[in-house]
Amino acid sequence: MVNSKNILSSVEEKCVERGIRLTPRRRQVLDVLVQEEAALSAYEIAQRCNADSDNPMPAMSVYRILDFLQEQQFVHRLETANKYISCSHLSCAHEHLQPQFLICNSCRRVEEIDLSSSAVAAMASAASAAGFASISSQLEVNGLCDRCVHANA
Amino acid sequence: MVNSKNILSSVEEKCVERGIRLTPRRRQVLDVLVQEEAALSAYEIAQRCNADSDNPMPAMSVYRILDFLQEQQFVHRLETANKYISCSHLSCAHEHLQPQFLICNSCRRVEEIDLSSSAVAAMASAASAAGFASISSQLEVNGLCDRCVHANA
DNA sequence: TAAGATACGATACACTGTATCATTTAGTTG
DNA sequence: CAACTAAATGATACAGTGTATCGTATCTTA
Repeated sequence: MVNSKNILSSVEEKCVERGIRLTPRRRQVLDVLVQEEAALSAYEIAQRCNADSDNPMPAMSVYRILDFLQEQQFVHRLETANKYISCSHLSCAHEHLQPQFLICNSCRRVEEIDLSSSAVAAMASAASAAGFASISSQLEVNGLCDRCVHANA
Repeated sequence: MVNSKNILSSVEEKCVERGIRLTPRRRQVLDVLVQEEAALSAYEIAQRCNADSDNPMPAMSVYRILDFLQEQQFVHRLETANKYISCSHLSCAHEHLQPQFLICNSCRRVEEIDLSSSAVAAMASAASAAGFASISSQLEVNGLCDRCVHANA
C-alpha cells in the first residue's frame, strides 16, 4: 500500500507554488492513480472513483482532469495502451525529462525509468542515419518483470 | 510512386510458399498501404479502397485483412497512432526482427529502421536495472525528418 | 460432386473520446 | 459584503474505432 497521503501533500505544495488548484475531484483522480501500480484507462479510473464515493465521477470529468494532471506532469499517459499512470517523481523536487516506461506483459505493472545517455545517443544516431533530425521520444517498452518471470518458472 | 507491382508479386510468392491465399481483397488493402509513405488508420484504408473501386470495402473486412497481413508480417501496426504501414522488407528474402519506427511529426511519414545492437543492449541493461527480465519491443520514436526540418528552415 | 474450411458481407453493439451546453464554485475587485 | 469574472464541474449528445456474431460465398480436397 502506497503512502498516498505524503505524496498528495507534496503535490499540494507544488500546486500552491504554481498557483493552480488541486480540487477535491482532481485529488480524487490522482489518488486513484497513486494507489495503483498498473496503468488505468480513463473509464477504469472513473469506476474506482465511483466505488468508494457516492458522488458519481463522470468519464468526461476524468478526461478533463487527466488533461490537467498531464500538463502539470503529475501523471503520464501510456500511448501504446491509452492508459494513465502517476508520475514516479511526485515527491521529488527536480523536474524530469521525457519519461520512459517498462510495461510488464503479465502483471501489467509499469516502471518509470531513465535511460542512460549512451542509449539515447545510440538511438539518435540511428535516427540520423535514417534521415531524421531531431527525435523526442517517450519510449514504452514491453517485457516481463522479474516477479512474473520467477512466478512462472 | 512506388512500383507496387513488383512488390506485390514478391508477396504473392511468399504466400504460395506459406500455403496461404492473397485474395483480391487482401491484395487491395496491401496495395493501398504499399502506395503510402505515411501510416493509415483502418477507416482511412477503407476509404481509399472505396475511392478507386465500386465494390465497397467494409471496415470490418479491413480489420480482418489487417489481422491477416500482420500475422504474415506484411504490414506493421503503429501502436502509438493506431495506424498501419506496409513492411519495408516485402521484397526481401530474409526474416526480420522486431521492427522500429521513426515517425515524422510534421509530414507523418514513417521510416522503418534497425537499431544498432549497442542501443538495444543499452536498453536491455536499463531494463534489468529496473527489475525487468526480458524485453521485446517495437519502438516508435517521434521526431522531425530532414525534409521537414529543411522545409521549415 | 459433396463436405469442410476459409474468406467475406452485413448488422448490431460496446467502448473511447470529444463537442457543447448549462451550472456551480472559487477568486477578484469595487 | 456584493457583483463580477474566470475556472471547474455536471450533463447530454455524438462521432470514431474496434469487436461479436451470424449468414453467405468461395476455395480445397477427398
